[in-house]
Amino acid sequence: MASISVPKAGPVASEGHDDPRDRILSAAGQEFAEKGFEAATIRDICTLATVNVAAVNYYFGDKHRLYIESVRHAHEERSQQFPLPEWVDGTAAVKKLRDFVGNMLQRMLGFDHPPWQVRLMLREILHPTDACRELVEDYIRPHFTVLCSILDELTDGEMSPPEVRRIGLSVVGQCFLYRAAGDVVGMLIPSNEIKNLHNPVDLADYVTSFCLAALGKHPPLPTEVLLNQSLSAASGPSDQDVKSN
Amino acid sequence: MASISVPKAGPVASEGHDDPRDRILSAAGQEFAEKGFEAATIRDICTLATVNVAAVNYYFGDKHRLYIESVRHAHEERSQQFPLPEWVDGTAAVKKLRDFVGNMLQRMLGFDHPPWQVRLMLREILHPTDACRELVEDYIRPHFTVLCSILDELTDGEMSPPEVRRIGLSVVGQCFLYRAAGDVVGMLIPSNEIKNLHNPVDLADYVTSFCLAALGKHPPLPTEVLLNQSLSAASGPSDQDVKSN
DNA sequence: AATAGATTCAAACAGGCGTTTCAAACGGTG
DNA sequence: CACCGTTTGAAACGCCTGTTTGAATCTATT
Repeated sequence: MASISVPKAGPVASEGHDDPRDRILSAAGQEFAEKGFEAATIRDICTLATVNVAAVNYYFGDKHRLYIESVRHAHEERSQQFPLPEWVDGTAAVKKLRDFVGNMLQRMLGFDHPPWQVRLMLREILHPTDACRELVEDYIRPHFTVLCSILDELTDGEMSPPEVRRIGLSVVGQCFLYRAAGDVVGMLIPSNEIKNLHNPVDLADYVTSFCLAALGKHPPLPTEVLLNQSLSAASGPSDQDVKSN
Repeated sequence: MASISVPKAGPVASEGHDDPRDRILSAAGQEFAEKGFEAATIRDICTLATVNVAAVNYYFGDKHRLYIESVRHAHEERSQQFPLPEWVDGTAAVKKLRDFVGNMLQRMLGFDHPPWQVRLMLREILHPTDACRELVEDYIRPHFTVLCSILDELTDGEMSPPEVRRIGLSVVGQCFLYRAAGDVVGMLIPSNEIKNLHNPVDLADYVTSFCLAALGKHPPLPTEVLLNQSLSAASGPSDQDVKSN
């Protein structure tokens, strides 16, 4: 009686970018990213997607399955937007590390303000639900494995895999703080200092140098990158990187 | 008509540890920490506190003011439980750094599983609401300032304050990852490795060494602490720190 | 004991939530 | 055009939420 062959997971056409299913997925991602699973309402999502409330039930069954799908949608989109860097054979491990960190920071912090895909994934990392395992296996672990292999290459196998993983977490942690606790960091650090020292590009240089110095592959920190940049940052707002204000 | 001198912020007796106001505050903290502001319900909180639903309105006015108060309550309690270390004059900066990191990790990760106070504060850090500014000024900034002064002392003033702050964020970030993204870390790292390398005590040694090595105040990393511990960690679960299971 | 205020309680309120219903509109096929 | 499965639409269904009510109970002072 009730089972009249509902499409559930795959309606007739789902290729176009403006079909209702995609619109719902995108709207749901934004709302879930902004407000979280509980606070986001199906009515708001459907208003944003300009579809009827019944459409969610029609295409996804219920709110929970819509959430799962929107997390998957988010990390698939983000993987395409920022694929892992690929290096030609013989690329120095130091350069690989710098590239990797730069890529990770741009993926986390974004050029402009962070897209909803990243914020939705962050929510899932901080308070995991059913969608988390897939996110880890398909998105996070591959990236982390690449980082560890770079670090292994960098130290010529001097460290055991567990030690390499711990170094890897140190690298990730330094970047992760800015994404997860960015608002608090913004309260702790003067705003002009944020622009000068804590932007994606300079951060990538700094985190890489910090890690290399700790591994003894570089001079200790208060030289190089740090000193150069401090010249423009130590005496108030620098005009070097600021547009015009 | 409606204003018949309601107690709002201070009932007759609020010193005892088992008066209703404190019970509500404690129950609310646990529920908010577990489920977040939206998903936690006043009915559940009152059931846990063994008071009537009307008590929240009577003592706190509404749900939002209860939340604000419970965040304040949480960070005040946590400040008393883990006060900043105090050092006698002449204590080596290296020891101060190790003490500070150890203190921070114990406060973040806890001896046993993390108390609700920390998880509630973490929620506020990740998705700030009105309660965040007070949390930052009264709890986070004082700790961060101490860390920066230690790092400044450690480097004999070679670095500008902005640079010191950036190093400070690197130290905090490495610890913060385990608290904020602990579940994901647990999925990335084998569980026996977690016990051996990623427990509060060993992590404090490691993060301190990592930072000191980066600053050139220590030999590079793959020596010292790391090598010693890897001997017991490289060949399966070590019995050194495990009780009996 | 009587009184007055502070505190508790069960019950109800209006509103918003996720979900369902069922009829109308659509769009290709015979 | 008539047909039929697919998709949309407005309205409604329970249910649960935060909040309020007004009477009952407690507590301490007179």
